[in-house]
Amino acid sequence: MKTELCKVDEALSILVGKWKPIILLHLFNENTLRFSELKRLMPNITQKMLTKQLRELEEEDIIERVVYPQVPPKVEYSISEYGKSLQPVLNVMHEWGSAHTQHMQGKRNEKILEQSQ
Amino acid sequence: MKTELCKVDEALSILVGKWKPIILLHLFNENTLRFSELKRLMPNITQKMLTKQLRELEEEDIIERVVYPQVPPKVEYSISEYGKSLQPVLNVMHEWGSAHTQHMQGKRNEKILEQSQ
DNA sequence: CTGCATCCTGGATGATACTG
DNA sequence: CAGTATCATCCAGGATGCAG
Repeated sequence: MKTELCKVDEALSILVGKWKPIILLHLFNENTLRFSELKRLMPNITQKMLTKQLRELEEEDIIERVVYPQVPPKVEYSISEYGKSLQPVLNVMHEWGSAHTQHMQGKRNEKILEQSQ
Repeated sequence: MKTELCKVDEALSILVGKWKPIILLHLFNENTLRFSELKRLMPNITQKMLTKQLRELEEEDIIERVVYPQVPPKVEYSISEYGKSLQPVLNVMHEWGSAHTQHMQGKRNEKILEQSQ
């Protein structure tokens, strides 16, 4: 991998955002979700942030947004065909993240053991 | 992957930082680099930021920091044994990032084509 | 050479109220 | 229901100067 061509940042820029990974996870799990359903699945997110993060993911072609012309409105979100290419990336990161949590827990335990001696 | 156990954020938290991916890339390429060498490889980073990002990576056990008790000081950084487990993660992200750049470029070209008709 | 302390700014996130 | 608008907050990152 050439230094000048490092594209890790490109992938990061898509995934970074306090709620993007969890939004993607829900959409991968459920295929299709309405705005209000996503909101319910993430009680702590504000409407503003949910809207914003969804817009950004849509902008990058990761998710699809379908508006049904109704009253009251109905909007459905789903992973785009292209967006599915992110699945393996998320999987690798998830697995490494899990391992890392355990690794660091091990480190902490070592420290406690040292101190108790 | 269970929603409650999503560890993508864990991986992200390690990699996020304006200079971390590029720092890691250099260290993977060169095995060992002094502080000043890293600085030279990244002309735009400030000393403060380089120090900070290195400290954070060290904190997470990704890199190793060796201080030689000399005057003037000499400090060498390298990827830790454990840190090498990040390589495949970075590779996957780099590859997806490259593909994404092309994908979005394709999208932009489509648009230009539409407009010229 | 390596690194810390201080001050500063923009952008990401949040709280809240309002709307078609 | 699915947003938008406004204001407030916080922190990563940058500029600069000092130090062992």
